[in-house]
Amino acid sequence: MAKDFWIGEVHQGKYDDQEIELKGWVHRTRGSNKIWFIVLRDSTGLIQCVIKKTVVGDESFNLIKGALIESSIILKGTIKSTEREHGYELQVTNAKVVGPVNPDNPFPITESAMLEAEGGESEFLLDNRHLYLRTSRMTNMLKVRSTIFGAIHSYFRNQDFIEYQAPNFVAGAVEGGSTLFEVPYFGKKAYLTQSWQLYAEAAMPALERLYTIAPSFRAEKSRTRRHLTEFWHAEMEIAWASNDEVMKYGEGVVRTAASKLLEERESELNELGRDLSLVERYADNPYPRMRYDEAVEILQSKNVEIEWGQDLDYSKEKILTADFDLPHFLTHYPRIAKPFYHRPDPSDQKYVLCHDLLAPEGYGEIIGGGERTWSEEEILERIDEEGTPREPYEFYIDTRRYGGVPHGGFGLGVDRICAWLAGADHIRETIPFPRDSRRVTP
RNA sequence: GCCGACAUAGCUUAGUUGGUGGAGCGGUGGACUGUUAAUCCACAGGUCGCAGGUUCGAGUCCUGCUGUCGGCGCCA
Repeated sequence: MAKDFWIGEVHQGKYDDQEIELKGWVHRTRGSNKIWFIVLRDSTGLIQCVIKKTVVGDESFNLIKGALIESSIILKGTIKSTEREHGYELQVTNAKVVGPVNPDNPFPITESAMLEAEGGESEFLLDNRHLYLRTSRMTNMLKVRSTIFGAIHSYFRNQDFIEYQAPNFVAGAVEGGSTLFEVPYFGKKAYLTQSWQLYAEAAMPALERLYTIAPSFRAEKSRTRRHLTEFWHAEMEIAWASNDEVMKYGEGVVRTAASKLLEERESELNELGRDLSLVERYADNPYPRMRYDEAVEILQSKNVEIEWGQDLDYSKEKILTADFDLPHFLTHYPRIAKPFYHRPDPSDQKYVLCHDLLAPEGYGEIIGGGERTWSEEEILERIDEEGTPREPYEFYIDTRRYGGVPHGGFGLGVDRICAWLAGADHIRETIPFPRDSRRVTP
C-alpha cells in the first residue's frame, strides 16, 4: 500500500527509463479516443502521463478516460525524458482508478475560479477552502509555512531554549479586556488566551530561556489583510536580558526564517511570484533601530498629524515604512501608550523599554516585545496607574515577589511573517482554515 | 465600533431609457493517433441573495433584511 515513487523525484532524474508506479490525483486531462493525457498531481509536483489505447486495452482506456479532475488514480509505466513542455512523462502500461469523482458532482474549483484566486480570495474559494487546499497556490503556501515554523523551532532549540506550553483557557486578559473570547466553563466564565506571555514569565525563573509556537485568540472585529481571530503566535521569554538583547533574538529568528526559505523553498516562492532578491535582502542585512521620538519627527516632517504620546497606528506605520527597504525596530515608546508589563526606562521614566518590528512593503508590525517590569514595587505601580485590577494577576505579581530578575521577551505573528516573506496579498492566504470575525467555516 | 462596495447557471461573468436572461469554464454525448488552459459539433443546467413596494410589466427603480468583500480603529 505504501507509496514508493514521488513525482518530485522523477523531475530530479531518479527514474529515467525505469518502470515505476505513481499514485496521485488527476490535475488536468486532454486527448482523443486513441491517446489520453493526464497531468497527475502528488504532493511533490505534476507530471504528464500518456495513456495509449493500444497499450492498455479498450476497457482500461475507457475507465481512465472517465477519471475526472481530482480523481485519485494509480498509474504504472516507464519514465521517459521528453523535449516537450514537462521534461518527463510517464508512458503508462497499467491504469487504475482508486477514488472516482461523480460526473453529477464534479470538482467545483475550475479554471475560472482559479483566475479569480490570483488576485485575492473569493467568497467561493473561502467556502470551499477544504478543496482549495489542493491547488498549487495553497500547496506552495503551506510548504512555505511549514519551513517557517521549522525555522523558528530550530532557531530557538539551537540556542538551548526550552519549548514550553501555556494553557489556552485562561481567567484574565494580557491587555485591554475587550478583545477576549469568552467561553462557558462549568458555570463559570473562562477566556481563550491572547498570549502565552504571562504564563511564560511564571516559568522564567525555572527555565530561563523558553519559547513556544501556539495559537492566540483575539475577538477583534478587524477586517484587514493583517488580522485573524485565531493566529499562530511564536513567543519567547528570557531571563537576565535587556530590551537590546531581546531584539537580537527577534532579528535572529526572522532572518533565520528568511534564509531557510531561500534554502528550502526557492521554487515554491518563485511559483508564488515572490521576488527572491527581497527575501535575500531580509536574510542578509541587520535590521536598523529607531527610537519612537525619531519616528514621530519623521512623520511630522511628512506633515502627518501626530502628537508625542500617541501610539503609531497602521496608517502612520505605513507612511513611516514606505521608505524602508528592511524591517526596522521601533523602540522606547511613551509609557502611556503601552500596557503595564513594559518596563519604564530607568534613564527616563517617560519611556518604556520595548520594541516593535515593522516589516517593509506595507506588511506592518510583525513583532512586539521588550523588557518586563520586574520588581514588585514597580509592577504594582504600573498596574494601579493603568487602573487594572490586581486580583487576576496575583500569580504574575508573585513572580516578582520571589526572586524577580530582569527579563524580557517578544511575540511574533507567524502568519504575518508567512504573508510578508511569501508576498501574499492577505494573511488568510497563509493559513489553511482562516478565522475572522465573519467566518468560522469550513 | 465606524466607513465604503457587491450579490445573475456548480464557477467567472454580460445584461442598454424597465418589455420573454446570454457567453466562457466545468459536466454529458459525439468527432479527432502527441495534446499543453487541446480543438470542433451538440445537449443539459437559472425562484437573477431574501422580503416588501412602485408599475400594465422589475435582473434592472425604491425600502428593509441577510450574506460576503474591501478599508479604518485595535494589535501579532
